[in-house]
Amino acid sequence: MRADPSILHVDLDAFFAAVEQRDKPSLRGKPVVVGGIGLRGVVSTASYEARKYGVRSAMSTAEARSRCPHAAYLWPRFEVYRATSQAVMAQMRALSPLVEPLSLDEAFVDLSAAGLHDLTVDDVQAIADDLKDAIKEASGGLTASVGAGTSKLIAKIASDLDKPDGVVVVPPGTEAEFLAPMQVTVIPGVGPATAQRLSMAGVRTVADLQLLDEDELIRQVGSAHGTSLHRLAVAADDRPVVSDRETKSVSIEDTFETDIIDRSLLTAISERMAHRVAERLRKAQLSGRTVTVKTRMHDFTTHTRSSTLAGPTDDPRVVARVARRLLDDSDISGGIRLLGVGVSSLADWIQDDLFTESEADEAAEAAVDLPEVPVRPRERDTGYHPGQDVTHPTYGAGWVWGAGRGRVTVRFETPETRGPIRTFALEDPELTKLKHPSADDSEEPAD
DNA sequence: TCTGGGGTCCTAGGACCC
DNA sequence: TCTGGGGTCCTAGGACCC
Repeated sequence: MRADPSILHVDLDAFFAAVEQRDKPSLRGKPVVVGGIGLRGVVSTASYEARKYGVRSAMSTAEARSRCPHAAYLWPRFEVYRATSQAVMAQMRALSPLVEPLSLDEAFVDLSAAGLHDLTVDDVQAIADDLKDAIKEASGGLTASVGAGTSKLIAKIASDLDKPDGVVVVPPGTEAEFLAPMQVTVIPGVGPATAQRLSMAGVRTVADLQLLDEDELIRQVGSAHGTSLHRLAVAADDRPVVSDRETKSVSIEDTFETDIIDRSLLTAISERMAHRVAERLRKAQLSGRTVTVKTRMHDFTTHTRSSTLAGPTDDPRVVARVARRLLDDSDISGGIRLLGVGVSSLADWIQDDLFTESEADEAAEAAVDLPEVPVRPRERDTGYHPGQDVTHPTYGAGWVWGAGRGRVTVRFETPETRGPIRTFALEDPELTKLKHPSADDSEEPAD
């Protein structure tokens, strides 16, 4: 807990929806819902107009549609949000070098790191007001809500109290009484499961929590969580603002419109995902030792299988083969609704001098003890197989999702965007087959 | 018409080593 | 022959956040 309210928490209001309204004037003043708008999508952000109808983040889009059928439903445009986010973060960095982004629309700022500001409550209020103006200017009209206090905890909670477009500065010394009447769920880290356990111990408000014995709390919620909660309840929080946090894992996952049972299709999808993950690793100059495959069953139970290599890799072929082996070990009977591939135990890509790139990859792969990988069987008479690359004059590059009964279904997508899915006749002359890397042994390293 | 996608952190058990 | 503890690494699952 610091002496001055030097920590700001800045939160852009209904960020994705606000960007869409900024860019499409016809949407201004109207309900806008951004998120997955397919069969199994959920809401990322609802504009304030849509919230009036009870639409909330994380709600299924199906439910949102029934609550607010006349809203505009939009896929997210992450590239646009990222660019806007950077412009906003730049305004914060102009205030202080110590800025910790939590997501595209949220960040902490430690004003004391600048050494320039007077930090009375009134000064901080003025700084926050000016920052909001600067953000609006830099972002093309977006509003932000700002909380300020002597810690991250207080700043974060404060920014939520006067949304949208508000500023709340909590005076030093008033933190514990500020928190006391609130529900325990205002404390970041207390979600439904923890709230339920606390409730069984008679704890519903922070005031209740302040009175609970630490050992009792640890019994209820575990050692790490209990210790930190016991301190946060009395606003004892000296966590620093950290401007550059290391990435710990990189992953891709996809929920399918309908459950998939076909193993060869899943293998093809896992291979795509492995390549996209490896590409993102390379762009970030990272490599990793642990490959994880995630599956979610029809009943929403979720399983992970992971395997750790002897050394880090960013080779798409290595990631793909380990992922494939893990998928082969996974139970997919009954079909799965989600598949994911991730890499963790990350290292900086710059390899140490002991290995060349290829030696390191060989060493990594040697440790995997891969079984013989049969070439994926072709669908007997369609001439296509899942995962095969194709191209089309209208839709561009795509890949085969499935084939049969005289039809072939193609998914047109790039590493960045998910494109349409289209079905063609097998003999459609506009659909051109391309060589698929994994279906061709010449690109595979020898086992 | 249930339940996204990208992450972080924690726990617990087993293997293995000292 | 019997009973140990601590530390680290790996794996699987779960809670939580935006």
